[in-house]
Order: sequence, then C-alpha cells, then structure tokens
Amino acid sequence: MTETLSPSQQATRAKILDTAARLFYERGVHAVGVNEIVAEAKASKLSLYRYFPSKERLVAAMLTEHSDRIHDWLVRKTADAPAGPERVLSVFDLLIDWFAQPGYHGCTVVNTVTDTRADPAIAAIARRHLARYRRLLESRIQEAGLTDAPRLARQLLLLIEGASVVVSIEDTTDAGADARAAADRLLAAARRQGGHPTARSSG
Amino acid sequence: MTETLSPSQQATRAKILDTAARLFYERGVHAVGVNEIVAEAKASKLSLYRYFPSKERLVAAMLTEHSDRIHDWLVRKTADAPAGPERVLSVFDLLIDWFAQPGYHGCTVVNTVTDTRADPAIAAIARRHLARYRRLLESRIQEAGLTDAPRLARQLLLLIEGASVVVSIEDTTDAGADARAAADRLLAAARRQGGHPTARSSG
DNA sequence: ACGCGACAGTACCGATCAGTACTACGACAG
DNA sequence: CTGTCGTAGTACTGATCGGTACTGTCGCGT
Repeated sequence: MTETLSPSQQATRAKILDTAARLFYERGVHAVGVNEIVAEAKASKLSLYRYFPSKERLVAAMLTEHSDRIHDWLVRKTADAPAGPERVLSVFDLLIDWFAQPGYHGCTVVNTVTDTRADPAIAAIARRHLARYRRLLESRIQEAGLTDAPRLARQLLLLIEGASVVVSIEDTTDAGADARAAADRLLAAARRQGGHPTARSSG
Repeated sequence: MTETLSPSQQATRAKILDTAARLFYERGVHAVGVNEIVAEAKASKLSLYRYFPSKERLVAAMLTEHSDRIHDWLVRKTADAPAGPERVLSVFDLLIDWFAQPGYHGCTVVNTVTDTRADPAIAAIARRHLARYRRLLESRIQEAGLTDAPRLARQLLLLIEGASVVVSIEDTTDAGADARAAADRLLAAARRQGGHPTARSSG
C-alpha cells in the first residue's frame, strides 16, 4: 500500500488522509471537494494526487484505514473485559460511549457506502467490515460458552447497526442502551435454551 | 401543501415527484441533477421550479410523501394479521419481502438523511418517521397483550433499521429473517417475564 | 555550495451543477 | 378568433467540481 515512502512523505500522506476522513465524515463525500481537503490539510493537490490516483481511491483508502482501526480497537478493548456474557456486552458498552460523543452522526462505513453507491470497491470494504465485525462478536459469544454463536452474532450485529442509525437520526443517544438491553435478553435466552439451537418459541 | 392545483397540474407535479424519488433512491441525491429528473419525467425545469422552489425542497417533499406512504402501508398491512405476537411479527414478514426485492439498497429515509446531512428539514422528517414507526410497533405490541411495550418497540425498531442497513451492504438478504428471529426471542422473553419490566438477567 | 525532489500555491481545463430566461406550442374560455 | 396559462424544450449564467500543469521555494544529502 505505502511502499518506500520517506517519513515526511508518510506524514504528508497521513495528514491528507486524516483531514479527508474528518471532512468526509462531517459533511459527506460528495459535499467535500479535493480543494477543501488540501487547503484544510495545508497540503497541495500535487501531493494528494501523488499518493492517491483519484478522489475515489482516496475515499477507499480512508475507509479501509478506518475499518482497520475500528476493528483493532474493538478487539483490543473487548479482550480486557472479564470472560463470559459481560465480554460480549462490553462491545455494547464501548458503542454506547462512542454514540454519545458530540458530533457523532452514524457509522463511517455505512455513511460512505451510502454516499458512493456506485463504487464496488467501497461496497467490498463495507462487506469486509461487517464480516469482521460479525466474526468478532461470534468469538466473544463462543468464549462466553454460549451455543448457536453464528446466529446470535448476526442478531447482535443488527442491534449495533440499528442503534448507530437511530442515534444518528434522533436527538437522544438512548438507542445504544436499548441495543445493550436487547442483546442482554438475547444472550440470556440463548443460555436458557442451552445446546438446543432450534427454538420452539415462535407463534 | 398542494393548494388549488388543477388535475393536470397535480399530474405533472406527481410525475416529477415520482421520478425524483426513483432516481434519488437509485443513485443518491447528490448524484442526480435536476436536468436529469425533468428529462426522465418528460417535464421542463419551469414546471419543476413552479411546484418546488428548490432542489432541497423537492427532496423534502419526496421524503415526506415517501414516509407517509410507508407508514400507511405498514399500518394497513399489519392490521390484517391475526391478533397476538403474530401481528407484531407481521411487520418483519413484510420487511423480509421488501428487503428481498431486486434493487433494494437501504431505507430511503436513512439514505436521504445521510445524503443531505446539513439540511435540518430532512432531519426533522426522518425523526418523525422513526417516531411514527416506533408508535406503530408499540401499538401492535400492546394489542398482543405484552407489557413494557415502549421498550420492546424501541428494541424492535433497532432490529428493523439494522436489518435494512445490513441487507443493503451484504450480498444476501438473510438479515431480515435474523431480525425476525431476534424479535421473536425478545417477544417470548417479554411474555415469560410477564408484568416485570426490570430484568435481572444481566451479567 | 550544489542539486534534486517533495513541497505549497495558483492558474487553468472541461464538465457539470442549480437556477433563470425565453422561445414556441397547445388547451381551453369568452 | 383571441387571450391567457401551463407546457416542453433549449440556451444561458455563475459557481464549483475533479484533475492537470506550472510556478517558485524549501529541506536535505553529498
């Protein structure tokens, strides 16, 4: 990705990438021009186009780096929590704090894939992001000794993405706590059912 | 809203509105210009700007009309389902079919509010949409004789919005069924706990 | 001191944008 | 027949877009 770049070149590239990430998140990919990015980053368009062949590729690089950073952060933070269901729910505790931060208005991955609907590269990054997210949840659920981890992981991911969207639209950030409570219920139900993945609770 | 317009004027206005809704949904608000809308609708820019003072207001009118239509559709369809938890879950059955339709790529309200991040009018429409959605869920839950309807409604809404987002990103449409299964579990848990909204299942 | 390359800054290009002005046509009323 | 109004179609404006070209300058290795 960043082959044979001097430290100062790395710094320039990172400065552009960080500024682009911030502006894209605040106002959307289409609403931010490359002129504004380089002005804000105190760089030149020459530099931008040296490290990124196009705006599209800059967006893709930003999103890849963001996805990697979020994933690493979640893996690291949730590993600290005590084993058991609390470790699964620690994901929600992290997200509750995140959603409550001022200036939060949705998941960068979801927002970007909405902004750039026609770009298959962005869509692929988003799919990979969700797959990694789901694998992390699945691991934490298995570590808690719960069965039917794949299905639970898919359900918890829906709660997380739903809370992210709802928080970004509404005035309050209660949705994070609601998602945690729902996840708690789902985990408790799975524990109650033990090793019988096929439920008969429907209807 | 549409005061003293002749039938032919109403038709022209509706034609522009429908075409705009379709194009905005397919490719995003920023990626579709007013020239393309009027060309596709076989109308003129004069007509567009007679009925909508700006593109922003056209987007707002489109989203209001869409939100109203979706809400009416959900109220009408779910009223047909047999009373009880099945009526609550009928919301998810409708959405599973909807998500599986070809060309589905997310909720129009969520996509539009992401596209037009700076527009407070769009944000207000989106908030109203979620509030109505939640009220509908709450009514159906109460009709099923379940307690703690407000909390359950909030949780089910997270599953719905999460499934919408995940389906729009992934290759499969399984998330709809996952959301229904999770909702089923949450409703079953609420039935089991009866009138005791405070659970002690955490940890 | 010298030279090279990355740098910021700016001017520019063709395209496209939202919005306005103006044409000519068609329907319908008096 | 005539006047009015909504219509489609087109040309236009000023601004902004992504991307390129070209300044001159600064930093660093030799």
